[in-house]
Amino acid sequence: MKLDERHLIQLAAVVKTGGVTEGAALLGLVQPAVSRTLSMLERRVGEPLFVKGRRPLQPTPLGLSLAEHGLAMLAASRKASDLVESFKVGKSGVVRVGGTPFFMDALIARLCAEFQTSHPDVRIDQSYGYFADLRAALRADQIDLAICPIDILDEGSGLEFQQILPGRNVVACRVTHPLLLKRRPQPSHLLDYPWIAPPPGSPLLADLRALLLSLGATEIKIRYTGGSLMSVINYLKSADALTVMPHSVVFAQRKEKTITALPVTIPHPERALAILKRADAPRAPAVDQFAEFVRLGFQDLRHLIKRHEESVIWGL
Amino acid sequence: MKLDERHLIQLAAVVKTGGVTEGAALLGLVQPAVSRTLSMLERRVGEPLFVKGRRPLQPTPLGLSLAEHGLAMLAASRKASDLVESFKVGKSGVVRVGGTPFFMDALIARLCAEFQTSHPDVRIDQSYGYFADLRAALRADQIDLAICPIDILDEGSGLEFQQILPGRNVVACRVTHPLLLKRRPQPSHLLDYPWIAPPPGSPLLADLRALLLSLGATEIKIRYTGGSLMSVINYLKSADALTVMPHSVVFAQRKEKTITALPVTIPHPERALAILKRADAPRAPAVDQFAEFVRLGFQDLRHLIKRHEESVIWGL
DNA sequence: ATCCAGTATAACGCATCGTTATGAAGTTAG
DNA sequence: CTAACTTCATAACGATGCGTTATACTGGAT
Repeated sequence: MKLDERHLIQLAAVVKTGGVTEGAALLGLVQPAVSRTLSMLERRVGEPLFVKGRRPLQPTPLGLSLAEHGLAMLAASRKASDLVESFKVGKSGVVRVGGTPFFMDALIARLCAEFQTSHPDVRIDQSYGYFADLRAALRADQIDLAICPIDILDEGSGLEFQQILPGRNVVACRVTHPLLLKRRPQPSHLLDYPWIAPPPGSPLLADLRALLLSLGATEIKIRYTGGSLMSVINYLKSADALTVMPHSVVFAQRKEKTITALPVTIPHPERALAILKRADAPRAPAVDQFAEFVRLGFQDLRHLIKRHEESVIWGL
Repeated sequence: MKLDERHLIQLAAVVKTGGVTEGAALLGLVQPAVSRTLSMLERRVGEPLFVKGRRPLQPTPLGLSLAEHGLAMLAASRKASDLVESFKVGKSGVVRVGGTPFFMDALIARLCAEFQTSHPDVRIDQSYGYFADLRAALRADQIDLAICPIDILDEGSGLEFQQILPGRNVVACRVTHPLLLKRRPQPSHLLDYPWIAPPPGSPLLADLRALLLSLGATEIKIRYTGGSLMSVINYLKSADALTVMPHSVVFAQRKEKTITALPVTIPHPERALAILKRADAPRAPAVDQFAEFVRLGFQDLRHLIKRHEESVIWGL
């Protein structure tokens, strides 16, 4: 006995409202259509669904039971419609965002939480990676957005990107670090302290290498490595170690007053922190809304970060 | 955004099975039909439901969410179909059965339980009444079956009835009643004991009146009334009282060895215990199955009851 | 590079849907 | 008890969309 789902929904509407006319109105239909549907349904089922010659309409037990199932379908249909609506305006869906570990931990996680106060039904899947991985993941449609530093020269092939911050890296240390006491620290002093190596594969590590080698270090003295941002900060808090970090990460920690940056410039290619998307692929509206939210969030922070950089690094 | 429920079900089938062809097969359809449905759905929703250029087919988050709702509908549809099937063979539904109180309590309740060992999804709504009420209830479609004694002469108008037992009433008492010790009890002795009046409106009460008046009692000595069968039996157990009961009820209690019947014949019109149905109205299959179950149950009991009657009342 | 399985597209017949118009039945009020 | 009203059932019609077969296409495997 195969039953048309639409018929059951109409039955449910009629039983729920207690009348063919009202039931039809509930579904945006007209009475004769529903009336005919009920006749058909009754004929196909072969059993009466309503007791005849009674007004108001009274369903038989079978009619009532079938109507319950119809109601389940009606509810599911309504939910599906609502889902589509909210998806199309970016109020539901999934945002898969990948990015460089320190930056995600320090800045993006917080933004995710803020985003979801206005978009509670959007799920965010975060993952970590560096530019090459992220680009590949974007191309393979494993993530919707990447947030990472890119060399200004790189023109993404088929990738669209929006700059959100300058991508400057700095030398980070705890606020009580002895080097901060010197009026004019010599770059060579940097070699007197232990170093934390940023994650392998990161631009941070490359910059660290370049920096130390430029100072004449024949060999890099690494005392700690492998930890994510929280580990690195906790390590820094308890030792006079140094490491390389995006300036924005140091900025994000300013309120804690535990770490800061040395007034030292690391020579590295000009970079920008950017949001990368695939240019061609269609994106879920929630993805665009999230990207825009992030962009605006950093727009607000931009001058603060700029000021912080000037005061800390350049000592202005 | 109004979505066709059938489309969502097809989407669910495709996502569930992981392929258009298999999904179509699951629904008893053909691949191009489902393929077209998906295209339409995608166009109407305005968002991709599957990631393009991937095999095996991989749904987008939106597609997956919609498919879940479709799955709910598919499940409801399946359940509805099953419900109709089981209803049509009498394996589900509701049986509303009314009957005379003592007979229902003593014999029918047990049969209801037995019936449901083979028909667990059939609900039984029991109610009490006497012939006139029951007939009215049948006509008003408030009950599906009535089980009660009817005068053999009464030809039900528009009612179909099947006799299941002879409807003889007897004088009941406890097994230790003194009258049982007399070899040949005089009818007048009946007036020496207190009586329990059966429920008002019952044939039992009418028979009691007729019996006592025929014995010359100017006034009937009632000491207890108003109780249902369980009360009456418990009263009888504790006193040398007498009352009128259907013989079949006494029979049903034989195993308890607490009450029995006096070898006294009550003069009353010939009656039969019968199952009454409306002849015209369509009945749920479960109703017919239950009626048949009751009929067969009493067919098995008939000769036992007959033997019991002969031995107890006639002392054969 | 070729084959194969699975998917999209096309064209057609038909069931059924939704519509308006109208008749029938049940309910309520006087 | 009749009259008026409401509600449901039926009829006819145009149109949408379904399911079907046939066929072209695309991604993945050998």
